[in-house]
Amino acid sequence: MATVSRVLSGSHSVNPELAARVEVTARRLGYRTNRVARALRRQATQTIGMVVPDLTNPFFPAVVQAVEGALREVSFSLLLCDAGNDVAVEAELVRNLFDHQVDGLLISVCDRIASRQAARLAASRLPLIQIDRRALGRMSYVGVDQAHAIGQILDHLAQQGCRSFAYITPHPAISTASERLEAFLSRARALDPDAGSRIYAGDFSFDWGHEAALRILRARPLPDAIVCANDLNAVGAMQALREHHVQVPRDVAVTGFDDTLLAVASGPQLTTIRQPVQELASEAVTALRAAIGDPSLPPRSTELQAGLVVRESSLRAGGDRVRPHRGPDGAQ
Amino acid sequence: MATVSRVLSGSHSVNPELAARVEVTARRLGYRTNRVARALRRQATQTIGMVVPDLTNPFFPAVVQAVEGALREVSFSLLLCDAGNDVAVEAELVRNLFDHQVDGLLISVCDRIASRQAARLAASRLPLIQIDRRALGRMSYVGVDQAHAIGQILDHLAQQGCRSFAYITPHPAISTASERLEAFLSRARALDPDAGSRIYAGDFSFDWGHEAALRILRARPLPDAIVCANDLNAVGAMQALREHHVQVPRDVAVTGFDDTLLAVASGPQLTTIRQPVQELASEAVTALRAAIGDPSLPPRSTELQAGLVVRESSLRAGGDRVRPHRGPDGAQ
DNA sequence: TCTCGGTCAGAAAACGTTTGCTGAGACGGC
DNA sequence: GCCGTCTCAGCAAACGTTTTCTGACCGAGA
Repeated sequence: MATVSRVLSGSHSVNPELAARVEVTARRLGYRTNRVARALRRQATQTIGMVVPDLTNPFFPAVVQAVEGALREVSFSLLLCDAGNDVAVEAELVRNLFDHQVDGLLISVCDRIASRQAARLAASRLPLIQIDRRALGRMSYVGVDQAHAIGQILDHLAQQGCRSFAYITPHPAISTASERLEAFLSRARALDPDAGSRIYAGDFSFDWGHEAALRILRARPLPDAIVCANDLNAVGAMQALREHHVQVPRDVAVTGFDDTLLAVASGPQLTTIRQPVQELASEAVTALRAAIGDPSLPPRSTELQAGLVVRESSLRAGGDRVRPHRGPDGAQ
Repeated sequence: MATVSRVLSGSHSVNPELAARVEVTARRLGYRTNRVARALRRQATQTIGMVVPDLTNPFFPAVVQAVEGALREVSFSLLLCDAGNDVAVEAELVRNLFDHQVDGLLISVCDRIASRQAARLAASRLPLIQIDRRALGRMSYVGVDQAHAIGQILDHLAQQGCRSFAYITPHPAISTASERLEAFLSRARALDPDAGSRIYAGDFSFDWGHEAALRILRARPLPDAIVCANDLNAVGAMQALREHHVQVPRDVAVTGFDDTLLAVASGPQLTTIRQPVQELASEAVTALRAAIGDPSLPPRSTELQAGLVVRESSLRAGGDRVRPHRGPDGAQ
């Protein structure tokens, strides 16, 4: 029994001839090692848990897909949970994953503040990496440089001749939304002293984008550009504009964030920020494995750079000509 | 030890006073039962595996979300795998899930034929439910009545005055695509003898929709309507039409299938079929639990009805007036 | 008073691996 | 030729539960 175990898990050297005999017999019998028993003995399940705030937001499926792929390469499996944007559910899920003896946790928290307790609890018992959204400044985090990304958008819009801006965003309880908002404010005020008065905070949904755009329409005159904290907000806004026969980009430019499918599917196609989802995922998995390997490691945070993707929705007649771009992910 | 186990798993009656003492102490100590050990002993992990062909297609995140919610209600967890539309990967994933000792498997197979072997292998060792896409006629399946759904689309289009049709679809190796195609052919031919010659088969992507529409444009005259096998195809097609200044629905009607976010986000909004995702998920979970409870149960298949959602993309000037519809999922 | 049931707590044997330890055998050095 | 060292296969003890079985205790009936 011991010998078979050593052969199959490759942990210890076994006489090659005997090893071969074991291999052959195992195959003939269709034997597969029982991972539950192994997990119990080794105290490691080769499984990691992931909690995302909402799979309905197309950014997260992309992340999940990339994470799952990265994990598979190192033969880990993924226990996935959707918190439904609810902090209480999120806390429950973390506890549940903990009970499942996952080796580590990847979490994109619902709320910068309200999720702290759950995150801290989890981090005290498990290697934990925050991905995209964060609650704990001193714990490991993998995300993108939001300020730089927003800066690129505003630079581009300025280049297109835009001088007044409105901003559609979720409530800044979401860390990424908060960072983007900060960046927007500090950059936009330089171009437009009134930008601060045209912030529309709701959530990350299509609906909120739609509703916020209606409010912008009511508060005419229109700004030169409506900057949105994600693609869902942006396509929602464009829908409302279309319903009111306001043409994008002629009457107003619109930009998104994430470069999801929506950005290409909408008419006009959306200028947005492409998040480096693959890198995000592989960096998170790498960091998590490192933390699992040595739990005493200090927290490590990584900020990746995201790139601007220019499409139709921001190309104004007066601006410099820029060739539109197709995408996302080389989809076109 | 035995008493504690009995109290915490509630399996056997224990003197209430003693039970209370156990509960209190357990809480004080922060004791949580180790699910790996329990799984080893009980030979049941309370975990089910799910394999989807591609999380990039927004239909699947919706299903995954619903399934995860339904499972959580009965305190099961979800081990999620994305096959990336690759039958070999899919087979590997099934084996891996099997090794993980999942109690059951939910699978939406990549290929009607090529996935059969993997599905059969899995079904021989585990309770298995096919969801949405299927490979094995005699194994349990939960999906929608594709013929009825396509019928509703064609009835609606006919009512709008459409008499000639083109059809954009993935290669019929995907079971749902194949069923939709069959339904399209049998229904459309009654209205348009040439419908059979305007079938454009590729895959379920935005890109294919785009490419197929270009081909349709090259083969003028345009049909009255372009029916698409899913929303991705449809928005891809609409994008191509827009690029060529063909107006939807004025010059040609377009319809989708799935009622994903894309349907509302596109301009014009898309007439499509709403899949009953919640029901699909809860039915699948119910069926799976039944099969886990009694593996000798005969396979059971369920066909749910999907409903037509009329929006702008199919409303032609000549047709009867129908009020457009918002959505999806009450999103508006 | 003795016996027979019935209730319920605890002892111990599983569940299927991994791994420290033991000891057999081979081999080399003195 | 003997001893020490090294390699490597097998024994058995874990890992943390659940569950069968055992047996103590109690009450009731004879």
